[in-house]
Amino acid sequence: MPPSHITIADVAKQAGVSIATVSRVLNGTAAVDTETAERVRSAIAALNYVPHAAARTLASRRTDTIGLLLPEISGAFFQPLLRGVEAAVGEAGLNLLIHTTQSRPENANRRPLGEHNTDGLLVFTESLDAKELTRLHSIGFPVVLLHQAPPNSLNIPVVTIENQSGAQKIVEHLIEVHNCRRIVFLQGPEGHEDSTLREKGYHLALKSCRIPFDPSLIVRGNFDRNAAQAALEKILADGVTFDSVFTGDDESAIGVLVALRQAGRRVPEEIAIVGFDDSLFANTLLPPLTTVRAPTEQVGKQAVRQLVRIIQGEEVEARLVLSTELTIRQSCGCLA
Amino acid sequence: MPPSHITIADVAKQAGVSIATVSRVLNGTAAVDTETAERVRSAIAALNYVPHAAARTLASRRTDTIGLLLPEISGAFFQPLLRGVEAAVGEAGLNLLIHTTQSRPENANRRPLGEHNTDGLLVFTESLDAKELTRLHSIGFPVVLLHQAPPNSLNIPVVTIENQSGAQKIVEHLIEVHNCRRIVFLQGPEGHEDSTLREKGYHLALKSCRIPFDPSLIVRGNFDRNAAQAALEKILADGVTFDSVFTGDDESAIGVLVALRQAGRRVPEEIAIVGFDDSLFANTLLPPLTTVRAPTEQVGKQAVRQLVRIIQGEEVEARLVLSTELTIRQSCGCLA
DNA sequence: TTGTACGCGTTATCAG
DNA sequence: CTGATAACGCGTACAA
Repeated sequence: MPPSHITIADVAKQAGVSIATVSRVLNGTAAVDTETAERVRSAIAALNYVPHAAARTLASRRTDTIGLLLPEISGAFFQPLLRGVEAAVGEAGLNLLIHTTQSRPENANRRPLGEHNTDGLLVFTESLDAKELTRLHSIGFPVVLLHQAPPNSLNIPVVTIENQSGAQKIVEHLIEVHNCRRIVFLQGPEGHEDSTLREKGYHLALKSCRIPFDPSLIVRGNFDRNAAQAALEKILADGVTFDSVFTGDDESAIGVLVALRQAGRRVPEEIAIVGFDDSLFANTLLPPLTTVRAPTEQVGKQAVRQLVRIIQGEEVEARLVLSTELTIRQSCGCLA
Repeated sequence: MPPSHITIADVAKQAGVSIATVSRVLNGTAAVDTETAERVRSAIAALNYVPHAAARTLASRRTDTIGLLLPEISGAFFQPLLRGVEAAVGEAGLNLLIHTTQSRPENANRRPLGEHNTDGLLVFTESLDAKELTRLHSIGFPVVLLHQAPPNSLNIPVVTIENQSGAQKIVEHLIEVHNCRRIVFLQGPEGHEDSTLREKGYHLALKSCRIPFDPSLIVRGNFDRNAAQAALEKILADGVTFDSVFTGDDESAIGVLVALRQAGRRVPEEIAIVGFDDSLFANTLLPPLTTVRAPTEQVGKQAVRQLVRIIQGEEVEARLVLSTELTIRQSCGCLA
């Protein structure tokens, strides 16, 4: 903020009142004579006065800002999440500070977001370690976790989605409707809760349909287009036979499609593919992707609302699980 | 920041020095005895001390934060932009405050981002009015414009891309390689500079190939999937004949594809389609989209770097124009 | 209804 | 090399 500027004192002088009065009309913290208030307002407008955020924070102990901690900012998955967060943040009149933790371990101890610059934090899976989370919890700092259960059974509210049942449903669809028997599952990043639960859903579906489990059908795609493509190329090269792929997320489905296309395998005639998330591009793929619709934008919105409540000292549910639903398109073999 | 915390004074006491010394080791602003410094560092670690951002800002007049003003945050276009911005911001050790201005006129005078809470601003097309831009410029506040020339010939640095020549090249490709003659152009939002320049490129291509211009081929798609679909449905219903569509951006191409598919027109056999941006999904469309590759991530990175230079008082180029290039896929009829 | 004066946590200046 | 101490701009008792 190089060229400093008009402060509350300038406004006060211009309006012929004290800074306390200006502060009052600014924040509505106490009654002010109507006419006086009007004078103050004109002065503010005339001087183009905007309160200095840092000074205000220092005095009031509020930042009016919430922080969002993400592993990365691009990737189709985060679009609706950001949209939801942004909408709810705006609606609450707050600011949004975003930070991504992608592979920048050298900054691990910089603590770019925390109690020193935000009123509360939204923390997406794996973007903050258990130690820091524990510290924040111990000082009573408002935090809401996204797609991730709290470590050490800490009592931190969570907003997530129905991963397991969603995954189970879509795998059962492959089995029951399309008669699939050998279903490849592409795991997400190691330790990723969404992936773990989706894998559990996969197992439950097999079990409920009495299909034997074959570990060679589980490969890691890391929820990444290229990694998924590589994983599929490997499994093809290894000669593993399969009739379908549950890609764990939608992004991976792109890589799988590419790999299969290059191998000359037709989708869905020879191999069925289903994903998870229903990202924006899912219905523009060739063929349109059958997937599980995740209410990601709602996750963002609800998480902000929960966080705002916590900041205001209210109690919130410990765990909000938004429901998912099967979205049938053509990549599974339906509507062909 | 509800539960107050350890301050620099606590650290000073613990280390047996004055707060001034702590500040010095924290910021490296002056020489400190090695051993003393070590004591201070241990105290900081032991107490888990993190400097209070607001206090620091108030005293130093720096926020170490830059603001990003966007029309909206979702939309595939903004993914690489955000990624680039985020990367450069992190690399500079700064924080990123994001605000979107989408249709929230009631907050128009809130000025969520400005000289009171950031060291500089990145302003994307149409997300700040000329008046405020002029004000910021007049007080010498660092601003870099994205994809938008400064209003009133203000001397504000710009980072943008080669819109016009990129558009011209792709339209000429349609004409020269695919023998297209009646090319629909989908305009972006009214007054959007990218759209205006791309339209200019369209005209130049027609002219250079001596194709007469037909105004009925220009329709508004607003760089939006649904609007584009509606626009195309209308032009089809109106009975306008055309052999190709330049969709102005990639997002619109999805709507165009849907509309044509529903109308039973085959792409690219009957109608060729080309876009602009080369968004992440462009090569996953059916058919893969021929488009103009825009270095959007680089725009974000370069913009941040320019802004940082300005903040540091250096001079920067008034206008950085990153080059675009034709990306041939199949939606134009190539590689069929 | 209004004004005075103190404190928020840090940086920076000035003595020592 | 180190320590007091005056800002920084605002909110908020407390007093009037």
